[in-house]
Amino acid sequence: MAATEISVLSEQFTKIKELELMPEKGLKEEEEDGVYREKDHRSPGELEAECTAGALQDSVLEEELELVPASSEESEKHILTLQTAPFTSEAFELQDLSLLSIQQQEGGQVMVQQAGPGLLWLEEGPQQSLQQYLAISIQEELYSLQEMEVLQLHLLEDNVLASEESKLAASLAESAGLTKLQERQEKEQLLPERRLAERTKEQFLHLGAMPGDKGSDEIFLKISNLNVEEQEDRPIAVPANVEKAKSAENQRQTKGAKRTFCCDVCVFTSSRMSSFHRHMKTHTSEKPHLCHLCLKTFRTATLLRNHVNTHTGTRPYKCSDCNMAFVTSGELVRHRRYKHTHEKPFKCSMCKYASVEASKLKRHVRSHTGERPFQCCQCSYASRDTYKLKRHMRTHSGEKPYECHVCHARFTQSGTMKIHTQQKHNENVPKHQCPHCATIIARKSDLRVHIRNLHTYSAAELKCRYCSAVFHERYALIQHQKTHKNEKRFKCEHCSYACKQARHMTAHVRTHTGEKPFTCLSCNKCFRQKQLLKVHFRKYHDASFIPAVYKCPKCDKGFSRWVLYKLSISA
DNA sequence: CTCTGCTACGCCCTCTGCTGGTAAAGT
DNA sequence: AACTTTACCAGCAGAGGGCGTAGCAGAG
Repeated sequence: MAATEISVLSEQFTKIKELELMPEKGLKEEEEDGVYREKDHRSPGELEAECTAGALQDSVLEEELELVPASSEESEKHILTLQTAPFTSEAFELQDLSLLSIQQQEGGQVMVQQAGPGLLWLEEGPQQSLQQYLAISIQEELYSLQEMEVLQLHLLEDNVLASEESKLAASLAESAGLTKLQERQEKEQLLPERRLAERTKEQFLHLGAMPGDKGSDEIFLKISNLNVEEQEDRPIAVPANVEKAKSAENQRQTKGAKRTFCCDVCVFTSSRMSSFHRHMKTHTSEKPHLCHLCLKTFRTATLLRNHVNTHTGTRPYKCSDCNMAFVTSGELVRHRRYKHTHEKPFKCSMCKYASVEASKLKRHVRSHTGERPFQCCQCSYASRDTYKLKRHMRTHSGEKPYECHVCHARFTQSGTMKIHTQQKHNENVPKHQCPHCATIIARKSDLRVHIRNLHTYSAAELKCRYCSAVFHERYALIQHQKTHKNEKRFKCEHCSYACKQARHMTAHVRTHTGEKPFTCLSCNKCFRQKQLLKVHFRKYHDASFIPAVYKCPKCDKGFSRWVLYKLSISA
C-alpha cells in the first residue's frame, strides 16, 4: 500500500485547500455524558458545522465498530478545509466513489485507506437527492496525511450553502458526529467478537465534516484520534444493506456509569446493547427469516413462527372461558377483553365511550372532531375510516356483493340483504307497534317516520277540510276528518244531487251548464270529465292500448279492475 | 433466543338511522 | 281517474365490535 501524490484536480471535485494538524488538547473537554465536544472558542460557523458533522454518516456495508473518543491528551484535530466546486450528476458514476478508512499508524502517521465504493450519508428528512450525499474518494488505497498537503475529495454537493447546513445541523444537533470507518472486503465479514479482538489494538480517527462560515462554500473535515473502547458489549455492525443507517456510535457513555445506546435515525434509546442492535435492524431491509410456504420474509424468528402458524392453523393460545384460540398471546388478551373481562382501557375525554383498542378510540374521536381523512376520488364524499370509504365506493362501481339465497336479489350491504331476507322470506317477521295508534310497521325506522309524520306536535294549526275544527297533530286531524266520511256535504244548487267530494260536484254541475272542457285532439269530440276523454282516446285512437285483465285463479273469470279481482279472490 | 405486552393497520361484521322511490290504498 | 297519503323497500352512511396479522421492544 503506497501513498501516492494527488492526481490532477478536477473542477468538479472539491479540493482541500489546507490541511492543518492541530493539537486537540484544550479544544475539547469531556462532558458529563462522556461525549467530547468542542469548546466554544471556535467561530459560529465551525460550531454549526460541528453539529452538522453528526449528519455525515457513512453507510456501513458490513460491520462497524464502536468508536469512542480517546483521551483528550491523545486526541488531535485535523482541519481539512474543502472548497465546493461545480458538480453535475452526470459527471459521476456512483460506484466510482469511495469511503475512507483512517488509521493512525506506528510513528504517528495518519493513514487514510480507501474503503471501497460507498457514500457518506448526509441526511435531512426523508428526501434524499444525489446532491445531498457527500462522498469521499481517494486515488490510492493508503495515504499518509503527513505526506500530503492536499487531499482530493469528491464532494457530491453542487452547492452546499451554510443555510442548508444549518438546517441539517439543527435537525441533527444531538449527533455526536462520529463518522464510521468501514471495510468492505468480503473476507472481513467476521464474527463481531473476532473482529472486535482484532480491532481493539487499532486507533481510529474521528472524521467529521462541517460547513464553513456562513456564506462560505468551504467545508471542513475534522479528524481527531479515536480509540476503540475495550468493552465486550459494544454495539456491533449494522448489516451490509443498510439503507438509512446513520452512525450507531453516538451513544453517550461515561466510564463506570450505565451506558445508553441512542439511535441516530429515530428517538430510540436502550440500555441494552442487544436491544439496540436489534433495533438498528429495523432501519435496514434485512429480513433473513423466510417462510417456506409463501416465501415471505421476516426480521425475526418469532415473527416468522407466528406467520407460519397462520398457514398451519396452529393456535397455541386458548381462551379458558370459551373455545376460541389464537396465534398470539396478544390476540387472546384482546379477545378476553372484548368477550369476557370487558376491560376498556382507552377512554374518550369528550364522552363516556371507552374501547378495548386504541385504534377504536382514535376512530371514535373522529366522530367528535368531524375529521374525515379518507376522501373519495370520484365524489366529494369523505369518510372517517377506511371501511366506510370502501363501502361507499360500491355506489360508484355498482358492485352488489351480497345475494339473497332465496330470490337471488343482490345488495350493496349485508345489512340490507339481511333485512330483505328477514322480511321477504321469513315467516316470523318482527313487527313494530306504534305506541300512539294501532298501526303496525315492519321496520323500526319506518315506524319512526310514521311517528314523525303523524304523531309529532305541529306548531301550525291543522284545519279540518270539512269544518272549523283545528288540531296540532296530524293523526288527530285524520281521525277527525274520518267522522265526516259519509257526509254528503256538497249539494247541487240546481237539483237534489249531493255528494261527498267537491270535484264530483264540479263534474255534476257541468250537466247543468253543458260545459265540456276536455277535447279530443284526434277527432275534436268533447267530454265533461278528463277520464272520459282518456278512455275515449285509448279506445278509438291508441292502437297500442291493451286493456288489463285480472284473471281469477279459481273461476278463470277475467276482471278489468284490480279491486274486482281481489274481491273475487277473497270470496 | 424467546416470551410477552403492546401498537398499528386492515378487514369484516352488525346495528342503527335517514332518505327517497314506489306501490297500494284512500279520497 | 287523478291525486294524496303512507307503509314498504332498497340504498346508503354513521358508529362501533371483533378478529387477523405484522411489527416492535422490554425482559428473562
